[in-house]
Amino acid sequence: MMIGELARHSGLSVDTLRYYEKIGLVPPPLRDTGGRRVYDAAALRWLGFLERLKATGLGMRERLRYAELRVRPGVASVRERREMLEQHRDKVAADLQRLTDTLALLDDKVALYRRIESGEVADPVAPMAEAAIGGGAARRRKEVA
Amino acid sequence: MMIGELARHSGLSVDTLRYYEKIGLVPPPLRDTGGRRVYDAAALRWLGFLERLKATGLGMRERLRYAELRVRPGVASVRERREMLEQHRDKVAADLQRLTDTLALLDDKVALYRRIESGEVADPVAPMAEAAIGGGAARRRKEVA
DNA sequence: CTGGGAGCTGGAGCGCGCTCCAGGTCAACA
DNA sequence: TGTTGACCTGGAGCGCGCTCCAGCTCCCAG
Repeated sequence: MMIGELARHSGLSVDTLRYYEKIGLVPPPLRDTGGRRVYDAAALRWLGFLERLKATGLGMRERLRYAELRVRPGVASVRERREMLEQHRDKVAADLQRLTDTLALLDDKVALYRRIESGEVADPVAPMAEAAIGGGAARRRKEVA
Repeated sequence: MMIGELARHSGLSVDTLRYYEKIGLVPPPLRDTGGRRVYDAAALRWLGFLERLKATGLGMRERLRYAELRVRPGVASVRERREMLEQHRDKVAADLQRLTDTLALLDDKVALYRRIESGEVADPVAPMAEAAIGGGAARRRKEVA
């Protein structure tokens, strides 16, 4: 397939695809007689995997490193890729936990706002005099508006 | 507390804190007689919440909007905040699903690499002749290296 | 054989989210 | 009273990850 079709299928722009090639994130594809890029299904699969790595927070630097390893033969390359994936796996697992926690927090806050909207509790708009009273370091300084 | 202490507690840099204030993400704190910013515990809590919103993918634009609403009294503000949080909640829930899927994918890939490393299966280094044979659009074009 | 659409290259530009700097003030401590 | 270090402001700079552009070639339909 040509670059336009790959763009449609991958959801990336044509410019982005050429940019990815330039920086080495995707291998240079074959060219037809007119010098136009011709991609195969493997390219699309690779972009899909890259997208998942990116969406789960793997940085550009690491994605580049992984891409580089991917085109290098040898067990050393495989080992380093595995290690990267394991490390990333752990990060994803941690994110999963934080996401779960945040989900609960958001649900709590939404419930609170609902109670405020229904007039069940007061809107705690300003944080009361709390700020002006303060504790700790603030007490050691003269305060003014 | 002064800005340096807030920076240490929040994990943000002093510059970032001042930047956040400039763009309106955090409200301007009180100042002491020397013109130095004096923060209270509420500021730290707000930064913590902001951080969670950010870490779970809420964009700067939305965080700014939320920050703006937060200092506005009235039930309309509360309602909009609730709606934002509900919407974000749904996004987080979706991310949670994708993260779970990716975790499984990573585990699979790690397992595969382990088998390759142990010599149990061959290293599928180049995607074979697949690319050169091609299917679909590629066949309609003359091909060249 | 002509017109239009897709693709090509090299390079400039851009928005985000900080980050750094110069040049100064101020407060605490010795 | 002098030194030190945290803090102040305004503004420039920066790295990332694209995105856009000019000016060109090529292919295919009509």
